[in-house]
Amino acid sequence: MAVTGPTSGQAPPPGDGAQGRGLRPASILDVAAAAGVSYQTVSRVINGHPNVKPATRELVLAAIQQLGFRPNRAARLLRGGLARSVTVLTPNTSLYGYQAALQGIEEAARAAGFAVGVRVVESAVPAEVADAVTRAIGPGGSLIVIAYDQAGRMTLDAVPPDIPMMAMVEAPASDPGPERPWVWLDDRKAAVEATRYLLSLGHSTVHYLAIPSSTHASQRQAGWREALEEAGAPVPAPRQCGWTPRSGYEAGQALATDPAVTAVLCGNDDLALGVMRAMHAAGRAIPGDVSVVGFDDMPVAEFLTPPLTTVRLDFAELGRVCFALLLALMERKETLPHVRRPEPELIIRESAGRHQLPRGSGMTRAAGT
Amino acid sequence: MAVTGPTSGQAPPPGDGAQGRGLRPASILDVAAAAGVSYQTVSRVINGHPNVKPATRELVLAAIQQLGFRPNRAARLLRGGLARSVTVLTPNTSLYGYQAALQGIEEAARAAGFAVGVRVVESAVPAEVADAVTRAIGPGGSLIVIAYDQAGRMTLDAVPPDIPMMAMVEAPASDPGPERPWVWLDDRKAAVEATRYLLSLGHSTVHYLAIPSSTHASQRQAGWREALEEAGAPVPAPRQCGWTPRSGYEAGQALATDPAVTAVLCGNDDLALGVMRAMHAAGRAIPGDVSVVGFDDMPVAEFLTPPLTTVRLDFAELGRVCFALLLALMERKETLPHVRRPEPELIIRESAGRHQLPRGSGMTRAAGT
DNA sequence: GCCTTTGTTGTGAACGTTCACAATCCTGGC
DNA sequence: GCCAGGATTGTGAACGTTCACAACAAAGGC
Repeated sequence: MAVTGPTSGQAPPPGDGAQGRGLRPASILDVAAAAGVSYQTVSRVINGHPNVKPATRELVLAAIQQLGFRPNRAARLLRGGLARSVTVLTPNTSLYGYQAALQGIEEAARAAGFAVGVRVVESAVPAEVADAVTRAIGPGGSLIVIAYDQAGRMTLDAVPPDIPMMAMVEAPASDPGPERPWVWLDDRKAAVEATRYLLSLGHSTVHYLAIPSSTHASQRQAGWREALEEAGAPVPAPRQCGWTPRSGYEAGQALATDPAVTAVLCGNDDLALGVMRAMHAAGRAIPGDVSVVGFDDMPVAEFLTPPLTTVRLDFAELGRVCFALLLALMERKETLPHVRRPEPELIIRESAGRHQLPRGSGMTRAAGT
Repeated sequence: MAVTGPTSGQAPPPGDGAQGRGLRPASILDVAAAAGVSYQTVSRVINGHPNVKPATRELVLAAIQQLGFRPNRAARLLRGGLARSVTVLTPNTSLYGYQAALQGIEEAARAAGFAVGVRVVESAVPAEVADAVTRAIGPGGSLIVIAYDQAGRMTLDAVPPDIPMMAMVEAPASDPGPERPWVWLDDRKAAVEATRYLLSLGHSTVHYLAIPSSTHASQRQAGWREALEEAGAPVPAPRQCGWTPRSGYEAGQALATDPAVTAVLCGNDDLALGVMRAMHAAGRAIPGDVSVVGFDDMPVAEFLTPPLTTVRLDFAELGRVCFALLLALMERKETLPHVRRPEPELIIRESAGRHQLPRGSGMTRAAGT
């Protein structure tokens, strides 16, 4: 009995003055009746079709206003139009990189009049991933997959080929041709820059803390190794961590016991934060005893103590670029616009400094700043 | 000419074996033809209707599998069903509170089989807000408005009364009856606790840095004032800040010049972070010279130097609760389930300590930890 | 063996919109 | 004054699904 049912019965009395509230929302037909024109004319007005007499248009507009008419999206979609919507499939919404990417996508999508959906894909079980993808696909909709880790990569593979899709990945798989619906940051270059910088400060080598990766040899790790080898520096075993400050803290506790460790490159800023905390707690000064560099440049990095030297990775911009490409993909086929992908940028602050004791040992106090 | 048009022509040849790929996605009719039953039987199978002979069901299921059939959501919606989708209207996706709320909502929604949309409402211009709301409303869909600031409050008011909606607000407007579709955290209590704690440490008063608020007298500010007055402590003028660490840094620079400032309560952790940085830069030790307390307990708070004392505000849980209420609202009318709202919790770490010099002045060095 | 009941399947209509095409109304040239 | 041609408006059909109801088959009571 409740207040549900606008099911049975005829359409509301046409031409009948005001509200029409409570029951079924006004349709194109109600507007047509109210304005004394045909439904097709109403359709033309709401779609901005040119061939409508101004006077008629006014009439229809007034009726729309009066009835509070909003076009029914489902009906439009059913007829076959583009949905003007994207769903973002991501493993996470709170970690900085994912979150910034989502923000960029949302901005660009909103500017283009697109609705954006979010769906977190937690599992890496193939059946569950497939189910998540299926549910995320709406009629006429499109997808952006954030595929920085294994689950993401699996998600990517589960998307049917006829769905318009873009993906943010760690690196292109094989051919980096412009046709691939992928977008990525130059992680390798970022890592090379950071490592070279630390080396230039006099550190004999640089230790690396890895975040989870979609591939076995991540680009950041590869860049780090490359820079080390190019300088003829020893390559310590990288240490696999998670994403969180806590994970960095734990790794930092271990690293702090080894006096040979004077420079640590961390897979992201959260890790770096944890490492700095652990070092501080262990009585190792930063940057006096140990230099720490991160990736991302998240907003808090600048205000840490000490301010974090890091490689800025503009995920928000990458998200915007990604959406722009998706849009192009949906509108024309074949030819994609040339968009500039954001370049990583080393931001030098205070968490990395000159190596104090070239080779000796013993206690040392921070100099410098 | 391009690769677009599955428009003209008849339906694909029924009973025709395999794929049917490339063109129009398979419909209920295609499945029916393939399985040799009527479309209605197919409908019954995909909706789990009981009265279908098991053998028939198998037949249909096989055909669905083979054709890769996915029910068209638009068509279902058009017929009048619930959309099982929520759109979150939020002023922001990157600030911790909003982001955590979104995360909680997404989790709960996904568990309930709901799709979730996000739309940022940037403007506070009435017309633009109304437009944003209109666009966010899909057929059969529902809304969650995050209304902690002025724009959010305005958004809330722009939602038509017939749309199922929930809102996360700073505090209930007038009557806190259980019927309001609102959900909130006990900000006042949180602020009282934090302020009392600082006072208990021997500080003669507590300075307050305000984040933007939806009301003129925010709950956090009210709680702070209340605790101060209850203790007979002087009430310094609160300082209006933004949301970001930078904003906190700037406020901190000003505060650092005043030796009378020994305790600062910050509207959120980002502000606290900035204040700590500014104090440190100005040579004021934390917690030796100045105690700092924040709100939120964002993930990095524990790993700052020093670790931040703060009041944990569980926005993720609040998001889950909010969604649960929305769901109840959509399913039955009238009676809402009794859900427990998360309580604020003071997390004592190291950024606040005993006041060192009861009243005197001069230089001081940090004691304690 | 007939009639009622229950289970299973099929047919028609409707949801709100847009596309294709047909119909009507002007406007102006001859 | 008649007709070509453009502008404007209207009609029919279709998109894929579900609801209401009808039809048919199977099963059980007498």
